[in-house]
Amino acid sequence: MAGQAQYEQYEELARQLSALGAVKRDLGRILPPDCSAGSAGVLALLDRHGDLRMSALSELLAVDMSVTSRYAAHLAERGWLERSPDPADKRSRILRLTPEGEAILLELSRRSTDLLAERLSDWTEDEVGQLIRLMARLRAGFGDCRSAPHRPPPAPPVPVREPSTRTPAQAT
Amino acid sequence: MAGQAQYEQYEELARQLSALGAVKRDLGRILPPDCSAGSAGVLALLDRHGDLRMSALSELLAVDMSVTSRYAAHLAERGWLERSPDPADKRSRILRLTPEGEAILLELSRRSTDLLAERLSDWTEDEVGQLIRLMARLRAGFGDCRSAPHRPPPAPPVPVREPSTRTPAQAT
DNA sequence: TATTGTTATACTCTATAACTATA
DNA sequence: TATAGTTATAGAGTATAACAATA
Repeated sequence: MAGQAQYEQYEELARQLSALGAVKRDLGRILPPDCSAGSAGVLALLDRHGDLRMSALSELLAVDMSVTSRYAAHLAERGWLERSPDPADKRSRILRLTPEGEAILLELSRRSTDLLAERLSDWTEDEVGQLIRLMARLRAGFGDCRSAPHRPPPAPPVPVREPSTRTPAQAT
Repeated sequence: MAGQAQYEQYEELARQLSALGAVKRDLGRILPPDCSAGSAGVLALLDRHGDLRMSALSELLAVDMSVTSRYAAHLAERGWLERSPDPADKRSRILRLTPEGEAILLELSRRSTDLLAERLSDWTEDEVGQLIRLMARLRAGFGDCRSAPHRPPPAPPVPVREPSTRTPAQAT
């Protein structure tokens, strides 16, 4: 039973979530023009998890595979990763960081880390860790966008947002 | 002196920050078509802080005033807020929620709260509070986008992203 | 001259739909 | 028929620049 305090807490959480966008944008500003935050995320995940398939990468990034696909193409064009066919399933492709990709990632990480070290200079390691854990848990609580909702909403009085992007069939 | 552990922590923080976008989008999906997450944020802040000027609202939202201006116009069109001239400074406008605005906000809040209550059912109130506090502190550590950087970066080897949106003068 | 707010424009991130190839 | 991935497109969110009105 959510009381008034709980209610206000949720409101505040929602707002902080929105406002966090400013932090993300700040972080993005220090990146080079041909490696945006999205691309950098792909490189970082490949470095951490080793070779990955598109689908696995999408899940880690928490975005649709179409988004991942575009980032991967962008990075492959620049020689920062390779997409080799998966011998076990010819529909799949395995993504792997190239040495050049590792090099650029190193530079990107240095910059992000420098910025974070500056802005978080008064945080203890424990506090940073706590924030990370709580954010990860929050994220886990929300299913990814494609999966069925946890429970069908019970006929809301105000019309729920319709699927707002209807891509019309391409007239060929 | 940032050690290896610290370095990895910062990397992880950056990634969690990106992945949190999925939570925001999830939250946005339950909103009605003519009141997006951004507009809802304006309503919520006006409700919480009372009447506000554009500039104050922008700061609370952590976005540029031009963005706030568009949301305000959108909401005013729908009769959810009023923009009255500030008697003390005729350049300014005071934003105030209308009764209709309060009504729609109530509905929006109910939906967000329901969703959060469902997804955070296994969180204690204290844990939610902790996350909020840490996020607020993180955000505070990052100045808003318009202010001068805390320290000029020392000639980075890879070119820093140039101002990428050059709006050409409108040829009239 | 500096500041408050508005508008036009451009760019990033993202999802949806349609499609191809393979399972 | 179902799944992995690609591409085209639409839309939300945002910043920059130029402008108008006022301080």
